[in-house]
Formats: sequence, C-alpha cells, structure tokens
Amino acid sequence: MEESSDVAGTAAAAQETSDDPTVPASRRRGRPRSQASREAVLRAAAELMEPAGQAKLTMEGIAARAGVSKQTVYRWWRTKVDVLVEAVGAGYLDIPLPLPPDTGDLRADLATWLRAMAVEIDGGGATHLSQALVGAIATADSRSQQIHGVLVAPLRHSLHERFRTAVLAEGVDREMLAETVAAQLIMRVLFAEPITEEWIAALVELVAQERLHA
Amino acid sequence: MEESSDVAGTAAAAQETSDDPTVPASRRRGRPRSQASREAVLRAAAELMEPAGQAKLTMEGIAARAGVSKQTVYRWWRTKVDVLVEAVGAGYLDIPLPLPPDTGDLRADLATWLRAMAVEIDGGGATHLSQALVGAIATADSRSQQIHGVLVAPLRHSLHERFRTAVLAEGVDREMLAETVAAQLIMRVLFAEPITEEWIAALVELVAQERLHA
Amino acid sequence: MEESSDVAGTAAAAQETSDDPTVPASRRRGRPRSQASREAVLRAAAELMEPAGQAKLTMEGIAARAGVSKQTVYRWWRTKVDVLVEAVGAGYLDIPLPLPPDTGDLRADLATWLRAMAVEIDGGGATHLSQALVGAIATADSRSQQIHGVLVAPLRHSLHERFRTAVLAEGVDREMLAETVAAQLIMRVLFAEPITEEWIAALVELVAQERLHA
Amino acid sequence: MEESSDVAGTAAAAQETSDDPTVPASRRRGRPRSQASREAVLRAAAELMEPAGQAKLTMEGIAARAGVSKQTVYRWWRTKVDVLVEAVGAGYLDIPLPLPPDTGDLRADLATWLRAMAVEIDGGGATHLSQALVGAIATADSRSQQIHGVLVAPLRHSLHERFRTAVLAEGVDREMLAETVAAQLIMRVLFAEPITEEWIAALVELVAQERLHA
DNA sequence: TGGTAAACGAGACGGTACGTCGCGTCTTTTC
DNA sequence: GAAAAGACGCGACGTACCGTCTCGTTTACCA
Repeated sequence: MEESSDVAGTAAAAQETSDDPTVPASRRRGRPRSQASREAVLRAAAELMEPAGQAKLTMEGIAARAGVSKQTVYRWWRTKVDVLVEAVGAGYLDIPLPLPPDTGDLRADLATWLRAMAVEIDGGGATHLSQALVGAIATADSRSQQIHGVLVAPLRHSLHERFRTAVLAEGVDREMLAETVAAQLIMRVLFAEPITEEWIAALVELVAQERLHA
Repeated sequence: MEESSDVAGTAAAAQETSDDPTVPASRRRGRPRSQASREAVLRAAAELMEPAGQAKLTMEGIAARAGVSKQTVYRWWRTKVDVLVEAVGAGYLDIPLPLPPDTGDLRADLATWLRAMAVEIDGGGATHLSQALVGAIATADSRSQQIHGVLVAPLRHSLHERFRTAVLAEGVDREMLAETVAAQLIMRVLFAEPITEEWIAALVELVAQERLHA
Repeated sequence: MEESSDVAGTAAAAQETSDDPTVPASRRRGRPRSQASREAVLRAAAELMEPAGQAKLTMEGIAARAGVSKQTVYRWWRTKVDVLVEAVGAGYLDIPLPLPPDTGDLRADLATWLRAMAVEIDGGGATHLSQALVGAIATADSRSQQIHGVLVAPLRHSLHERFRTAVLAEGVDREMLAETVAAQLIMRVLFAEPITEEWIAALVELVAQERLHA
Repeated sequence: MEESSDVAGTAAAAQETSDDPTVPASRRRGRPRSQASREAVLRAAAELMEPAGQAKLTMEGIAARAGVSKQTVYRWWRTKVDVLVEAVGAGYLDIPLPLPPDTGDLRADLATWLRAMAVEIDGGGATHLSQALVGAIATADSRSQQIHGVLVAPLRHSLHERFRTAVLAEGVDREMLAETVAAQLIMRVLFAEPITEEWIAALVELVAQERLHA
C-alpha cells in the first residue's frame, strides 16, 4: 500500500504527487498534505473499480467514499485517470501480473503463462481495469503516456525479462517479441476475445523461434 | 433497431439500422423513416469527429448539428457508439485503410504499407477516431464486438489477404500474422508511440518468415 | 395560490414568467412548461422562508424541497430573488399587509394601523422576509426594481389610499405622506428598532396635518 | 474584540478592535497584534468596495489583497460585516456625509443638502456601500445594530443637529424630522429611485414646518 | 540573554452551494 | 406513426468561499 512499493517500479514511471522530499523541510510551509486523505482517495478509487467493471468511477464518488472533500481530490489530481494511475502505481489496485516462469523451455513457459493470464482475465480482474484505463485515453486531455506506463509497460517488461534469458535465433529482436505478446494480449482483453488453446499455440509458435537459423 | 442484421457481412459489416425491406410494404404504417435525418445524423457524427479528436461527441451535439431532434437520434440508435459504428460502416467517416501492395516481396510490401500507415497516423486521421472508438469500450454498456468489427476486423482482414498469397514457411498461421501486425499497429496508435524504421524492420522480420524451416 | 391572484394586484408588477397566452396555441411547440413544477418551486421557496428568517434559501434547497431538478429552477428563474419575488407576487408568501382602516379619524386610523403592524413585525412575520428581500439587493446583479415592486410599492399604495380620502391641509403632497410612513416603517423593520407609542405618536403628528394652514 | 466600547461616541463610533490598553502591560504576552495587518485588512476591504459596487467582498479576497493570512482576518473579525463596519468607522471607507449648512433658512438648507446628496448618490459613491451594508443584514447572524450605527445613525445625527437649531412650531419632534429625512433618503438610495426636484420640494415642505401653528 | 507564548504566513482540509452539461425520457404539436 | 421542439428528473462536473486546522516562523515580553 506504500508509495515506496512503486519505487522498485520496473518501467512504471513516477507519478508522484510529489511531497518532494528534496524540498528542505525548512522551506515547506503551510499545513502539510494529509497522507490519510491521499491514501483514502487512492483506496476509494481502487475499491470503486472492484465491482467487476462498474466503470462507476466518478470524482464525486471517490471523494465521498474516501470521506474527503471534492476539492481535496481536485487539489492533487487533475482527472480521474490521474487518480487511477497513481492508485495502480502505488499498488492499491493491482493489475495481476504473474511473472512468466522460467523452466528453460520457453514455449512451455509462455503457454503456461498465457493460460494463467486467460484465467485471470476470465475472472474479470484485469478486463475492467484495463478497459477503464484504455477507455480513459479517449478523454482528450488524457495522458496516454501514463496509462502506457501503468498498463502496457509492466507487461512488456516482465515478458522481456523472460525473453532476455531465452535461447533464440541470432539477431531476433527480443524487445519486439515481448511487445508482440503484450499487444496481442491487451487486444484480446480489450475486445473480450476468448483466449483459446489454438490462439496460444499459434502465438507461441510465432514468438518462440529458438530453432530459427539453427 | 435490429442488431441481428449484422450477422452477415464479413468484416466491414452491415450495421444498417434497417428499414427492413423484407417487411411487406403493406405492413409499414405511419410516416416512414426520414432518410434525410438518418444521413444528417451520420454526417454530423462524422463531422464532429473531424476536429482532430475533439472527443466532443455528444448525443445532444449530434442532434443539434444534424438539425434533428434528440428523440430521433435515440429512436434509431441506442448509443453514441452505435451511431459512430454505423457512420464508419456507411462510409461517412472513413478509417483510411490502404491495402498492402502485393509486389511479390512480402517484406518490402509490409514495410511500405507500415510506412504508409505511419504517415496516415501522424496526420492524426486515424488516431482520434481509434481512440474514440476504443475509448467507447469503457462505457460499460458498450459493444466491443461492434467496435472490433469496424476497427480491428477490417485491418486484420486486409492484412490477412496479403499474407494468404505470400510464400511462407509451412505451417505458419497466417491468421496469427495478420492479427499480430494489426494488434501492434493499433497499440501504437492508441498510445501514440512513434512508428520508427527500427520498429518496422523488427516487426517485418518477425512476421515475414518466408525462409523458416528452409 | 393561483397565478391569477396577483392579477388584481395593486401595484405589484407582473413578474410573469410568461406562459404568454398571446402566443397562438398553434405556435407553441415542444413540451409545455409544467405548472406543477412551477407551483412546487414557488411553494418551496415560500416554505423555506417560513422558519423565522432562516435565510437558508438556496437554489439547491428550493429545488430539493420542490422535488424538482436544479435545472428546472434555473430554466425559469435566473436568481433566488427572482423566485422569491414571483412567490410573493403570486401570493405564496404573503407579506401581511392590513389596510389602514378609515373611520374618518386619520390620526386614530394611522395609529391603529401602525400598532397592528408592530404586532405583525414583532411576530417576526415581515422581518425575515423583508430582510431577505432587501438583503438580496446587495447581490449586485439584483433587481431592486422588482423588490421595490413587491415590498415597498404595495405598502406605499395602501397607505396612499388612506391619505387620498383624508381631509388635509391644501397643497399637501399625499404621495409624500404615504412614502414617508412606508419608509419609516421599513427602516424600523430592517434595523429591528422597536415600534413604541412615542414613535407612533410623533409619526402621526408629522403626517396627519389636517389642521395646517387652517 | 469589544462591542461595548462603541457605546460612547455619538455617531461615527469607535469600534476599535481594541488592543485594550487597560490590560496591564504585565499580562500582555506573546507577539503583539500587527497594526500593519490590521490596516492592510481594513484598507483592502475598503478598496474592494470601491469598484462601483462590486459586492465582490469575500473574506478570502480581503485576506489575499491585504497580503494577510485568512486566519489573521478571522482572528480579529468574526464576519465580513465586522470588517466593513470597522473600516467605515476608522475612515478607510467613507460614506460621504456633508453636514447640512445652516444659513438660517431651513428650507433652503435642506434643499441644498438633499441636492448635494443626490449628486453624491448619482456618483455611485454611497449606493454600493449602503447596499452592501444593508444587504449584510440579511446574513442572519448579522448585527443590524452595528450597521445602523455606521449607516443610519450618523445621517440622523447630522440632520438632527440642523433641526435642533431651527425655528420650528412648538412641540414638533425634531428627532422624528431627522429620522424621516434619513429614512426617506436611505430608501431612495437602496432602491435606486431618482432624487428629483419635486421630491425634494415635497420632502422639505413636509419637514420644515417653521410656520405651523403660527 | 534566552525562553516562551501569542500572532503571523501559508496553505490544506471538510463542507455547502454554485451554475452548467449531458443523459435519456416524456409530452406536446405538426407533418 | 415519425419528427421537431423542448421541458423534465437526474447525476456529475469543476469552482468558489466558508470557517477550521496544522505547520514553521517571527517577535516581543519576561524571567
């Protein structure tokens, strides 16, 4: 639940609302920001996402549930998405992200992982959040960068980690492999397309090119 | 008001709001649907998308610009997305979709096509529309199926067409290749990631596996 | 409670929100204004004034109590004062205004009437409303004209009526006499100064100049 | 913070916020009240009234313009009105109040004075301030006494001064005469009624009864 | 001369109300 | 019956002030 938890953050950027610790204590004036409020807001936002994609996320609702004034929410976050992104970043709302196993057998590992993701997705966990986040991109003023950082980048990163250690044909762009799997998966989630064994097989086949140019 | 009618049609499916002509003329009573209104609405929706991703698309706005009563819009389309989808389907708002060329050289053709797409995207044409459409998915009640049909399917379809005739290694799932390029491209558009030569090269390399198992 | 009741209206001007009946029925289009809502709003405003000068009159509160949407209130009345003025004009909120008796004895009649007013005022009836109305003048955008019409004019008018028939010295400006009594009374109300017998006597003496120039 | 202290003083009474000098020096501890702040606040309040009846007077605004923290304002004045009243009392915001001349000719003097007031009022000087002050009465918690002291009493007082020396019919209540002129004038200001020659004549006629019972 | 206690600036906080926007529905007259 | 017009209940928006509450920082006094 800590701010600190996103420090280790893989790629996910710092969306610190910045109680910037570099500011010398002696120069911080006025009543300090209430950490209680901050946490309450993030938690409220997270909880309001839970009910299976309510998409019922309103600033008003967040403030109410957090027991905080609307102004306080607006003071620190310009938009819903900003709240959401920070909530994810700070770990209040976790996008379930199992690391791909590494048994040495890339194809098997990927398949296993994709099946795990399928379960996760069918459970509805990721779907609603992802949709909300991606949906938020539409909001004109919204920061696709941030959403990318929270939604896509971690996925890509953890996949890349697996590919990095894999035995592949020379010259294969591992970055691209990770990106491909991530993109495919996200599309699947967004458009609620089922994740079938056939699809998994085909994707693995495409991406696990250990024997190429062998 | 039918949805069932969009079963037919492969990709760029018919989402006609269907003044179903199979209904015997003798049974159609009262004032017939105004084609003028229908067109005005679709045109208005299209135009309201134009200003570089205003995302200012409201039912109220559509009706106003179309010079049509709100009720008339609601009578024939349940949601914004429905209007948008039909507008795309009816060609009022075209997603620019060049067909991949077929010079025999798959790799070159793909690269050419991707570059063309990059231009299109940088022009901003596709971005806003795509974002709006995908964004619409978030709207809880929204029909990701329809959006898929309008946004993803055609892309996938036209790519598949090119892969179908390509000389590839045996057993390669051409469907998956098309799907991969489409997914990658859409992700790129959604998150406003630049389309670089490196990325194109890597993607082509991944996907144009003519020489596999050679 | 009727609109019609203010037609007879003495001086109090027409602040009709104008369901203008001169508009030919054939040209009135769209859903007609809900009389139920209109009345509910005016009644709500009146009721919210009751509790002895709550001054708790908010647009939000009026709408809520009337069981009407805020928008509906704003659609027909630009400000609180407008609502209040119409409520008074339409008789939902009456400023108690006993007519001065006419026994032939002006001095006695005035004294009687002033005592009656004193009772009314001590009852708190008029005070809060008057204060609210006059207070409203401060609101920059507010229409002192309207308030004058509702608060001052009727008072002046009914006094003038009594002076008109009185036997006074020649050349006395009866308008001025009515105006003087009204002004004095209103000041007394506004600043919560007590109405004493001495004050009544002095005022009557000033104003009932039957014997002047005799 | 005393109220009692304004008992003394005839008209433009002292509503000093009282760094009461009767408190033994030995008991005054801590940082003393900043006179600079006090003046800045009063000046700010005065200035914010200037722009022709902005009525834009907010505690927040006063503090901001005074370069003072909100707390400091609240520490010394409970309400806006308190600030305003003190500002008037301390002469930061003067209600222009010419003394009625005394040439011996009461009627002429009154007429002259009323004309002078008319000019003042048309200039807008008094109007906005008066409206603001009277408006403030509405604020439930507000102290009509104080406002009376600042707005009405001085007017009444200076008029009374003139009537005191005037030659009038016996038994005429000079208090009442002063009160009448004051009330009439204030009503005129509040409701923005024009001050015409006719009105002046009539008022003078009513009030300057030197020759009565002659 | 150094504590100490109140005043001060800054500014965050929980609130209430504001006035507006868009939703989807309803009610009327006109075509 | 469809359509234009437009009022309606509703819910959320983002903003403005309210009056209160910490903070860290003066600044005079008293010991």
